[in-house]
Amino acid sequence: MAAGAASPRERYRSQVRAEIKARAWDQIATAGASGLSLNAIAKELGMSGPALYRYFGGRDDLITELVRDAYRSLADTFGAAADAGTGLSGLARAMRHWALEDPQRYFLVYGTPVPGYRAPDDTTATAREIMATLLDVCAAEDAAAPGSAEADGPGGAGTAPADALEAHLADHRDWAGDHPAPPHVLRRALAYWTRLHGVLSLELAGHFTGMGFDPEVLFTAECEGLTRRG
Amino acid sequence: MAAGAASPRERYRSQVRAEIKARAWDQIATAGASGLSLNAIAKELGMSGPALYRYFGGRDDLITELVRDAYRSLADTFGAAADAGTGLSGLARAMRHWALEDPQRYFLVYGTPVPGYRAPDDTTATAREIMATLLDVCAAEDAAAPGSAEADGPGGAGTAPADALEAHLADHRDWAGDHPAPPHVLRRALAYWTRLHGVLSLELAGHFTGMGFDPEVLFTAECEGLTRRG
DNA sequence: TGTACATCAGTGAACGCGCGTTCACTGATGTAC
DNA sequence: TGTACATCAGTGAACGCGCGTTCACTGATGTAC
Repeated sequence: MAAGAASPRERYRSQVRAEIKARAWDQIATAGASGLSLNAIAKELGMSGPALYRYFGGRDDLITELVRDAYRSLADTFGAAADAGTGLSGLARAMRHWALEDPQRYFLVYGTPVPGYRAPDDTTATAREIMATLLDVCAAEDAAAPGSAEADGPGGAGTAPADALEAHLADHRDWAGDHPAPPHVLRRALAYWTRLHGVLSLELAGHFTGMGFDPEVLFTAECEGLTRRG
Repeated sequence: MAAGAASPRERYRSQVRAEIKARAWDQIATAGASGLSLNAIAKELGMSGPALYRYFGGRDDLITELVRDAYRSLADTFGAAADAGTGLSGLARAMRHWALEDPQRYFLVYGTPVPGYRAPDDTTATAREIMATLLDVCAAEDAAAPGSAEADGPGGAGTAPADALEAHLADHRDWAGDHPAPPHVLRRALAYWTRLHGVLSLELAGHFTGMGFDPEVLFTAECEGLTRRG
């Protein structure tokens, strides 16, 4: 039970598992998630078909684990960016870099859902972790330079909802867990999140190619619009 | 050559073609685009496999035509909304309705691109038509209530770029065709476009389910943020 | 140190499946005289 | 109006393919005495 002391066999196992996953990612990058084939992976690894069943329950299990890893990797990237103290724009740059690094990994998480497939349950926890990080950074930035105090009533610290959305969010904050962020911070976090995905998903899907402008300029402008007064 | 005078055979042909496409859409809605099967469609239509080759060159041709139709349908929806004179928010509502009506149709156009597949060339023309409509409405709205004149220099009508993005767009406006919109209108159109997709794509992919709030409230708030001062 | 046994990675053959696509053919529908 | 011919929708059999997955088995690696 000595945790961490992996037997040689265990070492080997996890090594092969990693290699299988690496090949799976290659394949997803080449042919998309729907083109992932166990046999093809096995062939590329020099082993033959059924061997993979020693390492994964089957095709679905493998995909599920890739999805899990993708979520985890984004959460870690976000966490590191938050720790770096580069603020919201740091988060945005990290996310953009993460997405461009491997578009198909982005799409595996945020792309077209396969009607039958359901993501593993623990990914929702990771998704919430990501939102929590975003909320933290939003709250910190807001504390440093309190913004959006535009339409506040005489309520003081700006915790009163300023419009319909903020009012709605004040009443529906399940996703924020027990985060104490005031409505306008909730709002900013959500807006940041969706705008970021708006530019990224269109860019990665190639809908800006041939339009002439640089998506990155649009991306940073959209982000700045929410940091310096949104 | 008498245009419009379709022979009975031609009538029948286009009727069957339409039925095939309808079944194809059903199948896409159920199993996604990658799960579309010619044989399955034929079976559902009560005819057997190879018969479909009388109507389409093959699976790829069929998908291509579905993509074309999806683009066309969005362009028409946009055009109608613009003609209705309900402004930018009318466009947004139309788009949202179009997307919710058949999420898989939305994803066929804006979802995860299949690495190998390339959309038919004429869809780019339709895409430009959509952007043109958006630009028209943006320009009209701007003319009615000139906004975003925030950081304008003494240049008068607000045609000078106000920031890095507007400057960049002023120099890279291929996508706008010969539309005379000033930079800040180009900017607003693009931002509107990406924000709209940001909320929609996340919502349709199910990333808001379980978060507690109503995506529609977020959607309309994001849109309003760009009409009443952005 | 050496032997007996258990664990487990990997193989190869086989199963059934559904796919896209081709081909030669039948039979009905339309056209020309 | 009737006959001869062309057009064309749809069939059924067949092709080859790659897929996920199962099963019984071999052979190497580790463990226990």
